[in-house]
Amino acid sequence: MSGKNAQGLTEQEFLNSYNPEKYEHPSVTVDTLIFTVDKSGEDYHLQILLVRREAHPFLHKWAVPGGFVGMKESVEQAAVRKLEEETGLRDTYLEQLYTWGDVERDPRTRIISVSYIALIPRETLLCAEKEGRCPAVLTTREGKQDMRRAAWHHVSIREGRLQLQGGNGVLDEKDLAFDHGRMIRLALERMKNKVFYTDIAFKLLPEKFTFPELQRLYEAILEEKLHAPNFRRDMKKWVEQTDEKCKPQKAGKPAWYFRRRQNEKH
Amino acid sequence: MSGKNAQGLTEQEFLNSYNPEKYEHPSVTVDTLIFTVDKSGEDYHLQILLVRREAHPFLHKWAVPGGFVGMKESVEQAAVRKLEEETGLRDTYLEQLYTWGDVERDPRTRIISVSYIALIPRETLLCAEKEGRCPAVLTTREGKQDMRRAAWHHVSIREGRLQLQGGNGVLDEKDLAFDHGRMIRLALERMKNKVFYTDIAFKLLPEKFTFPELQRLYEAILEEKLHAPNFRRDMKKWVEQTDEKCKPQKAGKPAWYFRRRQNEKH
DNA sequence: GTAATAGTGTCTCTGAGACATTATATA
DNA sequence: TATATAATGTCTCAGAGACACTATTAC
Repeated sequence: MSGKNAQGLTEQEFLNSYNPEKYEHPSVTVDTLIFTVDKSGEDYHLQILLVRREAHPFLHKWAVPGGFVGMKESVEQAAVRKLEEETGLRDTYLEQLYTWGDVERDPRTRIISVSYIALIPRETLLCAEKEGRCPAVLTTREGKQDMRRAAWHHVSIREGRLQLQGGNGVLDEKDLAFDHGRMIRLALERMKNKVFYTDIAFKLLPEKFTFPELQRLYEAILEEKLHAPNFRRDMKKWVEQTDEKCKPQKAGKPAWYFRRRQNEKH
Repeated sequence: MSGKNAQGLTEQEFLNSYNPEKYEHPSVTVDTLIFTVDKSGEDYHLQILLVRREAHPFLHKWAVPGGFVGMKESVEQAAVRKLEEETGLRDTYLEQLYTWGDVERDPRTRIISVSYIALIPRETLLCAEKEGRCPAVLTTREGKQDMRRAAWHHVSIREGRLQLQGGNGVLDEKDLAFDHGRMIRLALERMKNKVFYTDIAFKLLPEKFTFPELQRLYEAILEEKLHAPNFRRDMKKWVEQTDEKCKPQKAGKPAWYFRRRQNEKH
């Protein structure tokens, strides 16, 4: 392709003459919805990492961690970078969610945001935290009000409304900055839809896991109870048994550890 | 919320001091994949509107119609605007597909593209064309090579490869500009996945349609044949019969017209 | 032993897939 | 009447959902 265009320029001449500064551009950010699973308690719960804003606009409201996309990084690389800044982790599962482009979504200036979902096993976060690589710590001192910048919040939909529960009590959509409430609701919706026909649930578990663990995770994502025998039957396509058992916490039969199947049967 | 932030500014003071021109920004475009359905011939075929590039880069290659997002329009509004420029139509079905953010995807400068899928019934396009509102005409003189800027192309996946067929013969992915081949493949994939659990197929049909029409459309989207009795049984949930019949083209029993059900049963 | 949790066997009923048949138009 | 296309009836089999049951640990 060394043809000339309508103005009689070659490709190189054209590239040199092209001036991207002629037009005013919007800013582009990434917002990364970082999820993990809380395994304390009888039932599991999804948790999302939120940061308290210490600047206008939406001063003191909570937001999904995000930042500007640099000129020399892809949008996805920017999401990976933000994720590492917040959690100290690379190589985690990351999926593009949606791009938010309303003119007035940020009162400062025109900002378009590409949102991503990140899924991290709790064990991975605890490990990073122990090594001091994770700024957003999981362990909270009971009773003491949580004044940290970044904090994990239980997230659920109660009677159609978004509900967030962190160290500072219960929040809802109006306590969130920008359009981040809609973002979180869309992410939860997406995960519910995808959990049965993709392997996203496994991105929240360590390599080895028991069937009860897996089922409770599905129940946390779907926000409904499942029938254990049918769940096992259906999941047998996706997982294979190892030769290890776990130690029961209280009493009861120890569960076998399973792992994700390599050669995707079915 | 009239608190002061870390620098002791109110929200209004902060907004005034905020200067978005400090950083260099990427450009943001929309690319709109405009689909319709070709009903000539025994089987139906999906068609996509492509434009021939008359400028560098990718001079003379084909591309999905797109353009810059203005500062005073939402990203979705920009997609609607581009769609109207190409087809003369508003109020058509539009769905965000994916945001493409690789640094090198455009050799000129950093451009992030938000892609959309638009679905338009052929009858709507023909109507707009008859009234002279549609720049991208559908009717082609047989035999004559097609030198128009915008042209419709049959689109399919043959042995895993994208294949496009327009007035100028057969194209494949390497005849397309930028990452538009990947875009089109993702769009076809998405439509195949969504056709059975959403109502996207109906966005390509007029208000009234026959069962054979509907089935051929599904077959065009899925690129596989379906079993007529089972297809009717399954679709009865979505459609309701009218009291009109169509006139058979050649011979045979006339088909009933159906319409989309209002109160979504199931 | 009892309590508690993990895991299995199997019955029923719905729904998908395939085939045979009936219905209604044109030529 | 022959032919072409539209539409239906129904058989079979696989899989989802529910239930009762067995298994293995701690105490």
